[in-house]
Amino acid sequence: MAVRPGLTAERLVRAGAELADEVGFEHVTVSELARRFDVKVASLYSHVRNSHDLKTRIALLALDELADRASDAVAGRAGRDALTAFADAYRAYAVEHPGRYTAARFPLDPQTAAASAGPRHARMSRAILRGYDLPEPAETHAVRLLGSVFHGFVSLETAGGFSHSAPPAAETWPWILDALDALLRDAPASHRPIKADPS
Amino acid sequence: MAVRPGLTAERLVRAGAELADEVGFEHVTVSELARRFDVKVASLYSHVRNSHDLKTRIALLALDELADRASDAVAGRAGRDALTAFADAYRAYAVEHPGRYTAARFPLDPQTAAASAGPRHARMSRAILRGYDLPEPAETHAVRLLGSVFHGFVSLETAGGFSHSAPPAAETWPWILDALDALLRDAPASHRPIKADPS
DNA sequence: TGCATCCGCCTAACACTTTTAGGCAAATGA
DNA sequence: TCATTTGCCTAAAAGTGTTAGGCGGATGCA
Repeated sequence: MAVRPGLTAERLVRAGAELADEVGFEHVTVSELARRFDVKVASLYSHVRNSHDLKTRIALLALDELADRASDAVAGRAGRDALTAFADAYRAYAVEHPGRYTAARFPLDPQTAAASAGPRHARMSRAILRGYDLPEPAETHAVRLLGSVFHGFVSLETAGGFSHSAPPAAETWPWILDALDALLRDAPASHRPIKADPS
Repeated sequence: MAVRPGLTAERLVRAGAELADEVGFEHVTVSELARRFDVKVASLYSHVRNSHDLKTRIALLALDELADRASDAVAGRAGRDALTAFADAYRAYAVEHPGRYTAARFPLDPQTAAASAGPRHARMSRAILRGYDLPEPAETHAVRLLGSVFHGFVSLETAGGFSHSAPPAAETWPWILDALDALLRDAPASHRPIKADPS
């Protein structure tokens, strides 16, 4: 009543991201956000089109932050160092910001995805892999392998998938990075294409 | 009015799984399920505790089906054949049943998880890896690597993450399996643990 | 066959989230 | 100072989740 909260799309999105980290992205709700700003729900609809729009914006924020972190981590490094730094940045972000990390996986429509930091992620992967000197299409395959391993590991870890057996996930992570590095160094030699010959 | 629908927890869960494949697991709703059975919403609550319970049961069904498929695929195979069959079964299930596959990732409380087919999956991974003769703890690391790669790839693929660039994901998949096989065969030799020495 | 019980689905009601339409008052700027 | 814009409001409707309690047909027993 006295002072207006001063809502803004940016402030809402930022608060939404924090909310996601606290309660999980799937529980981010327009109502809860309004509650946190001590404002009526309908007021948010002047700044955000709808719930889906809000989630999309949180996703874009997360993708941006993640790309920034990864970019900082990789700067000035190459080869195995770059790979490790990239991977660690990725995993650290997911551990520190599980809600945002989930948000980064929110399905975006093609145009939004193209305008997001998604392509930056892909370019960074490629830049790192350039140090391994893979011929196409192996480099593309490798980009996808890295994406799969990082995302797979991190999402299984944050879902608690590794927490009920020894050794701790923190020990598996460097082992995997080591293995990936070795794999990529030897990839050209070891790559024998699989024939899908039905007869 | 005339004939009772004959609701059952099992029938609800099975219909819920189909619904998940049609509209996505996140859009599976008690109301929609009631609509499909032409029954009032409250009626479902005699058979299922609540929405969370329903989703949990769908998750358990999916985990079971997936384990059955993987088990069938692996039967009678070993080494690289087993690895490929296992991985293909995994990916095929996700492609055919995207909603169920997502359901299989639904977070379960520890007791439910322990009673689920989750442990079966882990045992199958281990059984396959036995063919590669890895020393502990490498075998555990490798179990996690396989889980990460398979889950990561499949979830990125079904999210459309690979659909906007060439070559098609179907070509990357065998490349990755090939790489994993090579990696596991050489793993003992190439494994140089990473020192996390802070001083 | 008749009766009591139980089970399965129902109605009713409440709480919560999402979304739209329209209003009022504070901030802005000429 | 006043007109306009902006920002948050009230009101209301639709959808989902959940609980409480009721009714009638099916079932079991004498």
